[in-house]
Amino acid sequence: MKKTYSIKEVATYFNLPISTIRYYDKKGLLPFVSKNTSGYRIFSKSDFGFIKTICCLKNTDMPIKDIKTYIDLCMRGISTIDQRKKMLNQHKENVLKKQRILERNLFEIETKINRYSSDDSVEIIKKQIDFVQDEKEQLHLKNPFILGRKAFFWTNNLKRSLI
Amino acid sequence: MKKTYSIKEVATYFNLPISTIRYYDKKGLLPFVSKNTSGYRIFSKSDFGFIKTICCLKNTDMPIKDIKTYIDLCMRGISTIDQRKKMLNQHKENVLKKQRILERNLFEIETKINRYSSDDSVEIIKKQIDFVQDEKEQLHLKNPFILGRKAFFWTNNLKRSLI
DNA sequence: TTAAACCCTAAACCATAGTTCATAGCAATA
DNA sequence: TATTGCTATGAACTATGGTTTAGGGTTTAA
Repeated sequence: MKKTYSIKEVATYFNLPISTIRYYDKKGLLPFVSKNTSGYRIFSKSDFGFIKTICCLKNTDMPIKDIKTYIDLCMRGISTIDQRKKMLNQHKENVLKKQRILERNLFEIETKINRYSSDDSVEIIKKQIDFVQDEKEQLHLKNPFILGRKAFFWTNNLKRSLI
Repeated sequence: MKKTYSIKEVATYFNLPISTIRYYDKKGLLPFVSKNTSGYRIFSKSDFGFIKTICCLKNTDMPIKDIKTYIDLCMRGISTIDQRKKMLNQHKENVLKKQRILERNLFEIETKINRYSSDDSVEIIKKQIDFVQDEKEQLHLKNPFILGRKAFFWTNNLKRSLI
């Protein structure tokens, strides 16, 4: 009835390497975990709740140090509710910011993918390359493309003859 | 008319430390940047386009190595369009996955915030603590809370007397 | 009771993404 | 032409988040 869990069971449950759990413990993230007389970690069911919270914060990129701070607040009982709330609200803002950054940049990536997928992707890219090469030439800067102008046109002609 | 830009101007434009730009160059992310006879990096306007792409990939957590791979593909011209598209599609999947993870976990965080914000947050947390303490006691494991049972009840009474 | 499977710690090691420092060369301006 | 402010490199250093290894104890099941 009164079941406890080994580090391996916890690792399996949370799909984490055992070494990571030991590392978290060393960093002070698991002050709630008991040890038996031989020094083995003994996890109880309620520890899973704490660890789930740790994973949640980790999944949203909270640094280990801040997670420790949060867990330490939790261990101090009801008197820290306000501080915990403040921490989570700040963290929520960080996550929202990250979401906006991902959203914006994902849109750019999709734009590129569409360009690469379009029927005239080759013509589009050729024009881009031409533009860069023209500019670099005017400024007397080296042509950054592996195939220089000549080779590029040669590829161009080859492509035509292949059609 | 034919304007070029110093590393400082680029750094300012992209809001990046100069050291980071040098670091990216060392890692091979900036093969398109020229140097003058004194070894100074000379950026052209079209370089800004490449760097914007680098920032876009960095903002979505693509590793430096992979960004280098992508940029190298770009420098090889139209023959690599398919590979580039594949890379970006894979990356897009990664970003979508990250978005889902953030979404899920943000929801959990908001749930916690709401709990901490509710009128009976103190009662809720007290019950949580009680549950953990009961379980730990039954399993003969140490009480992980800083204030033990007695101290907790004392706090409890104190709280009541304060009302 | 013994082998296989587990668990422990400490310390070294690794990858990633930069930053800082020492030293020195170039550029613009007064 | 001298000072100030840029620029360069290489090497060392930092921080983060782990993983690996060495050496050794514990548990379990046949």
